[in-house]
Amino acid sequence: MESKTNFRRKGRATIIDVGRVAGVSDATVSRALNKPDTVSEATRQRIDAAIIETGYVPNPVAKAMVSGRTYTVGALVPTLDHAIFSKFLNALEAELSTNGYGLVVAVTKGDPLREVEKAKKLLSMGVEGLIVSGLSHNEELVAQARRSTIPLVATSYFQPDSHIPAVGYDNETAAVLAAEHLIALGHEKIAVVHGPIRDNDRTRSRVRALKALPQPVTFFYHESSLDYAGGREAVENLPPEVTAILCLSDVLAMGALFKLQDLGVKVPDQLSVMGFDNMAASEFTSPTLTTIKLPITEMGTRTARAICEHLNTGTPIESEELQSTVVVRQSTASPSR
Amino acid sequence: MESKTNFRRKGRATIIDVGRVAGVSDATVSRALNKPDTVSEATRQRIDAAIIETGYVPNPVAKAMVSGRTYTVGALVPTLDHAIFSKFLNALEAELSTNGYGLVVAVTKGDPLREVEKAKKLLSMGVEGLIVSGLSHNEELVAQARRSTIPLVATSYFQPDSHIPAVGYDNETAAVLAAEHLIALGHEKIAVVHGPIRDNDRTRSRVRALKALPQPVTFFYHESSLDYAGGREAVENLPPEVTAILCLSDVLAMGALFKLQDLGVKVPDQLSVMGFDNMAASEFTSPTLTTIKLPITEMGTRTARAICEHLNTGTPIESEELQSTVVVRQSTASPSR
DNA sequence: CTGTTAGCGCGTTCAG
DNA sequence: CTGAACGCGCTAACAG
Repeated sequence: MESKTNFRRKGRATIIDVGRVAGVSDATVSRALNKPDTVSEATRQRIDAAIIETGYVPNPVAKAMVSGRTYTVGALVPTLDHAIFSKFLNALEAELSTNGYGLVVAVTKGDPLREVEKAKKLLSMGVEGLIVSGLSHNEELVAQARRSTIPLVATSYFQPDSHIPAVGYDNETAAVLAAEHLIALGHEKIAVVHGPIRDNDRTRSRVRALKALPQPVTFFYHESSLDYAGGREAVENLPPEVTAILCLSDVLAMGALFKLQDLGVKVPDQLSVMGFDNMAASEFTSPTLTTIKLPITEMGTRTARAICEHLNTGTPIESEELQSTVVVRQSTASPSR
Repeated sequence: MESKTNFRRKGRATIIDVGRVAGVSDATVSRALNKPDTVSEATRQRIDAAIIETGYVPNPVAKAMVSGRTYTVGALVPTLDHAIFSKFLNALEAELSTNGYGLVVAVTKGDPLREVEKAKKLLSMGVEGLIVSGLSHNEELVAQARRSTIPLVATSYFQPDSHIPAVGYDNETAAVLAAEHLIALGHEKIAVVHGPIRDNDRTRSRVRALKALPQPVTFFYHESSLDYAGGREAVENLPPEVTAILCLSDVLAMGALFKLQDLGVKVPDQLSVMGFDNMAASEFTSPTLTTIKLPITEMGTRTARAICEHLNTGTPIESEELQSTVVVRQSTASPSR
């Protein structure tokens, strides 16, 4: 090897080079770039010329070095390949962007260890803020963030007593909302289909809330994989006395719906199906899907706004509770018996 | 204001501080951190102690400054809120991550101006590589990248004569593949439903390929919005003589399928429906959806690998063509008439 | 094994 | 209006 200096960054021009060909000092070039009106028209033009001649392009790292700012925030999500997170990130990015911040994403695959690892990576990349999904009280992660003095905000999960600020909805309330809709319709035996409980605090608290509900109704819990196949499979194992299926995710609900169509079971005439999320598709299935609308987009926007404001002005980040609502569509009705 | 120095980065400890309390020089601290075995056991321990005492955490920007590396790459996508892009990014991130790189994403909303703007932003954040979706030959973007000497790679769209390296599939071939499947089944009047042509070179070339096909079959083109509603709407405006619908996106196909279910039209008995993408759901709808499987995940992996390799070793990035395949499922059959 | 000396590229005083 | 000098935090030489 020629030298340890990596092969990239071969002689990129610096302001010094520009200054040299323009016949001025680097300081003047810097000024011409940042406060053009403090430089004489003449030299400014020579500098402009020199810039294109040298092909100068500012070094962002050096800039960050002196300003102490990188204008990037990092987000940790379980996966990108799921509508709910990508929708969230989409809104997040939009708002960050309008505030001049960039978004770095890292995928945890729901693994706490990986989460810490990725968080470190993000911090070592210089993010000024960290967004995590759920209240994964991972000690080390929180410690890391605190030591780096960078703000940490949790999403998807609002809880008043959280020790880190959270922008999200109350999963328990949302679950109860869903159950109440079905109960109001007269259902008393309801199958509850949910994804893996482990490592998913959101699912966990939804189930917990349901279990805490007063007695008139009976829930039959079924855990399956969090995908369409899981929804289909749940239908195959349905307790016969059930008159409604509450899926704790639209993906599950759609999987269930599809399976029921295969079986020729009429929804909602013979069985009601309810989802959770309000994914784009749920408005268009046949029948259209009654579901819980989670404030995902708003969550992205609000999270970004809170972080940016904090970064810009020092305003502390405060937890915000966003509301979920029931969206009544065609897939639920009163039980027929 | 107290001082121009922003309120953040208040006295974060530096290696100098650590050195001071440990009674050594900053260089030694640096060594203890990076090449522990070149430092005596004793001082290393004092340094470790000093580190936790001072709460020192390394400044990534300074590190990047001297190494000249940021280990981040940027990706420009039209939106995050669409399965195909998030699936791509998911794979991309995974592979980048295993190679020690981070991913910065920026959303263009399909707007070329915004794309340039975002590209600039990414460059000004210090990304070492740029990934764009489609062969958006935006002059300025390409020029920007070239000047910054950072590699640019296009995805989703393979074309041998591209002037920037592309990792993707051939949209024309894929479209022909789809048509051939339907033709082989005996369809001669086929509705082609696609999203907006404008600003989407992928859709454009799919349509172009279809139009170039020899005559035995007749295509009826219908442009609609690229969402479930668009698919439903397309069905409402279906030419009566058509025996199959080829949707240039699974979202459209599912929208169409749902509408047909509403109308009580049997698929594939009365009408065949074919999609394009192979989204997760298409394997589970009722009937399951025949579609074109696009190599999205592989595209993410390969793109990441190519970029990392280039960044690490200087290997030039070469275009790669990935193959699409027909996935035959239940939604297509020979026409009944 | 450890300290000293140089920068990395840029912004920002402070003098001219 | 412009230049010289310094510092951001860290790593890489080179001495000792």
